[in-house]
Amino acid sequence: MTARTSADRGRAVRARLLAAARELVSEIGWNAVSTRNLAERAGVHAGLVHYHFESLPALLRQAATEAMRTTLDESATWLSRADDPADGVEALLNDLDRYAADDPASLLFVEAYLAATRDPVLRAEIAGLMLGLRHDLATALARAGHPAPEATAVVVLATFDGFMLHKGLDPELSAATIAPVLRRLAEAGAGVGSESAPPADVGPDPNEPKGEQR
Amino acid sequence: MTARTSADRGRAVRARLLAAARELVSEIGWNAVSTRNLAERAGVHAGLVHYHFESLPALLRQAATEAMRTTLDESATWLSRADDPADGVEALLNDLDRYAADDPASLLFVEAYLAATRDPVLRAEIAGLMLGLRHDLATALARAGHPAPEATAVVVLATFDGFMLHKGLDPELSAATIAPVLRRLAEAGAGVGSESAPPADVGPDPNEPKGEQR
DNA sequence: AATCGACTTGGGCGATCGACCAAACACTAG
DNA sequence: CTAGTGTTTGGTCGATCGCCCAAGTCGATT
Repeated sequence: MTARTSADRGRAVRARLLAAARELVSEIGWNAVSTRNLAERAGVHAGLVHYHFESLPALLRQAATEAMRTTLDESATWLSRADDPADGVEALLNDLDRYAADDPASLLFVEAYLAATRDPVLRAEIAGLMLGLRHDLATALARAGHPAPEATAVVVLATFDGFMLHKGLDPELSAATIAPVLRRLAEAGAGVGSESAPPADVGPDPNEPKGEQR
Repeated sequence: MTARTSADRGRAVRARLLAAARELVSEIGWNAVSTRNLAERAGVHAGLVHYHFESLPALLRQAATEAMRTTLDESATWLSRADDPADGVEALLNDLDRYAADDPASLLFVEAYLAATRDPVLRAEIAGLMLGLRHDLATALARAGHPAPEATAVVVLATFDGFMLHKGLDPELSAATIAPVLRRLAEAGAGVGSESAPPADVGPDPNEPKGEQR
């Protein structure tokens, strides 16, 4: 139907397995994904998992980093286009609403963060992406004259993942609930107290230096 | 040494198992805790797990809810004593520093929230405790004249758990980084935009009504 | 038609899992 | 000393796990 050569069919299988991994991680948790229920979800023979991927953890790592990379690419694009102070946060709020809406993927990032805590390989990949996004957000805030861009970026991103977590406990939560508060945080207006964080200094991007984009 | 009667020894075993569960959930994850590695950590025979507890999930549920209940009791006490507007958040920041400090337990709540998403029984228990804390915080903020107590409480609590999550990826994060931003959020001063949330209305406590305290 | 490489299949390996059980143990009350 | 209660032990059950492999299928190349 869609595939003609064997290589094409192999590519399709890999894509189906990665998609099934994204779904299952959100639904039943990172550690509950097994070769067999993963293959069943993908509509594929269980033996194919270890033919196309080095191991089950390697498959999950690839699924998580790919999903995160595509999501963050969109966010980064929006962030770079944001001129208005709060536009950066607004762009991310857009993301939040999109992910909170379709439950199937809403917990993928939280699961990935937790798994990364215990898997050094995954952690290196995930942490790089996360710090890159944080840097982009902090830069956007600094460009808008925000007095504490780094600390605010940390809080905004932490709020996003925490929100996903709490939404599992309280389904009535919606992005609209927290949006006004986050918007206020992003406003360049009021200071944040001079105890910490010099006015505006974001530091070098931990990722950009390398020519690895796409 | 410590135990004399068999009932005393049984109580001690239960306590050791629950303590071991708290440790292991943080270290290796909720789903990775097994009867055998749990018993080994507790220094106890594996068969005792199913003698003292109905099942492994039941043990983990009890460990998580007990840990959460004791923590939230302290927070609630501090919150009720807070007169100053930002004192409530200050009290919670105290908690945050305490938990971020000793890594062994820092991920327990995050793991419990995630597990609660997929376990209706655990979810009922955990969600009740979480909503209770949120209500206490919102009440404290409203008492201080905060314009958007509920939304702010949601954001502050989400930030806490998100912070724990991100700290696993970026160990340089400390509570001091986000404290100024959260303090600013808790200030009664600036409005939050009138788009949502009527000035100050917190609603009934979802827990207190029942005479179940302690 | 013969060959080749990529992919797929079904089966099986040892290990670990949650749960259960009968027997042994420890201690108290009568 | 006996009976009774609560705890502990060692072992076992069926199920599932990640991973591996020999044989088979299928389209592309020659």
